Amino acid sequence: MNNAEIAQMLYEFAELMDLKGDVFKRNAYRKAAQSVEDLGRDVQDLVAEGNLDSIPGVGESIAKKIKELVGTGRSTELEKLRQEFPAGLVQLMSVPDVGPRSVIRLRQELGVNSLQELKEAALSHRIRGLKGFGERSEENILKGIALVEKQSGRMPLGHAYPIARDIAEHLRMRGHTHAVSLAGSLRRMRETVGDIDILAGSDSPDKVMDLFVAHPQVASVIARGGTKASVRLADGTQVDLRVVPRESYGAALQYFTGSKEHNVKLRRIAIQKGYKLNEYGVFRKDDDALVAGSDEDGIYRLLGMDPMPPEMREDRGEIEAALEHRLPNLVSMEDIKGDFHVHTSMSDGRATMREVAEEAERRGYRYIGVTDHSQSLRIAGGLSIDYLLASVEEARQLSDELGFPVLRGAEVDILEDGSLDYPDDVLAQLDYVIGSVHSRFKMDRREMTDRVLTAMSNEEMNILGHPTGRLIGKRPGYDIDLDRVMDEAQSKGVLLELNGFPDRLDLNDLNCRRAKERGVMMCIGTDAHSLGHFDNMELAVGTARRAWLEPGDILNTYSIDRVRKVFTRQRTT
DNA sequence: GCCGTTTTCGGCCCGACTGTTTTCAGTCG
Repeated sequence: MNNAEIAQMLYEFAELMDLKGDVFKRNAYRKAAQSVEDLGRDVQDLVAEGNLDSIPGVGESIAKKIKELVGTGRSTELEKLRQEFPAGLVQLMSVPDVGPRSVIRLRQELGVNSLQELKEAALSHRIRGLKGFGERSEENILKGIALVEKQSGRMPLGHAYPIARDIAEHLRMRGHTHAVSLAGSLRRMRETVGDIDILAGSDSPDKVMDLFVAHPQVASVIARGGTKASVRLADGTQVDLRVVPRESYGAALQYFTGSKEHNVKLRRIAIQKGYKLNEYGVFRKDDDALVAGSDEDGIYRLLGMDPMPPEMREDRGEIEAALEHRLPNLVSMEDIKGDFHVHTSMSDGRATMREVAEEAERRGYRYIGVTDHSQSLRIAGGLSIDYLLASVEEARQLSDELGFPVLRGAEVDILEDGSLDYPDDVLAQLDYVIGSVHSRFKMDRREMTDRVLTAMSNEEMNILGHPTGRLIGKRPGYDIDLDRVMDEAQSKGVLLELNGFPDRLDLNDLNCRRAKERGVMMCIGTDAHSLGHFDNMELAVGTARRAWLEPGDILNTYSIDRVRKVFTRQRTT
């Protein structure tokens, strides 16, 4: 059992404590889970050393549970709690505006134990009769359920990606394969994925299948045949593996990557050109001879197209562009020189400014921007003016000492009236300013748009952070006129953020593409709250690629000198 | 359940907002 799995169990404990009505225990379990996640070492080793209490937030009781988990892979205590609170009850808390207290009352007074039962209770107007609930609450609950249902079955890319990579690596390392790749919507970097698809090329498929089902995270085998197997992981994720021989690897990869719409169009083109395309290769119509199939690029070339990155394959014009040899040169991880949205331990991040800077350097960046929360966001440790200004000096000294530019920015709240959460003369002392909305999400469209436009008219604001505020599967974005925001961004030279936090990916692919078409410059921020979150950059770059963004469209590809010039120019025009 | 310049019990980042009330509980970040 690895750290991530142990952390997952501790998070589940935390949710169950919520249902028990004990927020302190919830917090204790959450803190322990976070510590385990962040731990630079293997928890199993600490168990062996008898050193579990060196983990912050882990005391006697949690240590005991971790030992049991590591030793047996199970927790009797957790299983008891699961009996008491069925999974459906935990899911109820994922409905916006429904928290633990409501869940407990809905269960006690209406016998609601699942999403379906909650829906029925709302539709039959049984909720509005409860003390403290009314007509409005009932409507909000129904809206919330619709959102949860829409997302059900699909998980955020950021959740699936590390799991998928781990399994692919597991297959790769043991031999028996000559190639392993992620496929499906995961390979296309869609913001949510329904399941994980993995393709392996091998001449001994049986051995690969054995390896696959033996992966430590596999909880049950759903199906297993000669070339395809499906399993369910402990967390409920379904993973499909397909194994094909070398000569059809490219065709299989193309086919299993999709999208469906892209493939349909591609097959139609193949027919026009006198071929047949399927997952085994491209075949000549006349004599059924295999003419392409071992490598993916060869399939596109044979059909008269430039090979295209998986992220583009949504039938959004990429086939036409490939036929006319005018595919964009998409931004890639190698182009990224820095990150502009990172929280430090001064506010609600977990790493210090120094640790952040060192991590950035280690990852091959050329600079880093740190952006803590502003004073109004007290719960997230928003910085007072004094602290903020002191940290400006700290960033300067750190830059000198490391010989690595650390930009001092801030993620400043856009207040209800559109003003920014620090006075202009304070903002002017920062290297740059991200303005973000963190409150009053339910304003109507005109109010919210005016609020954001007012903020953007402040010359100190360089970047609009997570412009729609949506949380994938949890909360829709606030109601805002993005066309007007983009026009304003273009004319004022304000950058729009592509926030790479797994739940956010905001702006999303389609809106990023709209922004590019309108001549708006984008800026990627991972919104990292710990060093591990630097990995979010891959999700953001994947989203940028889905939006057809090129290096020139993204500030993070610029040198530090050009970045500084952009920020300075914005503030003097 | 954890933790200790408030130290072995009694706190645990807390303020704004919403929808329900007529003074507040629950949710969110």
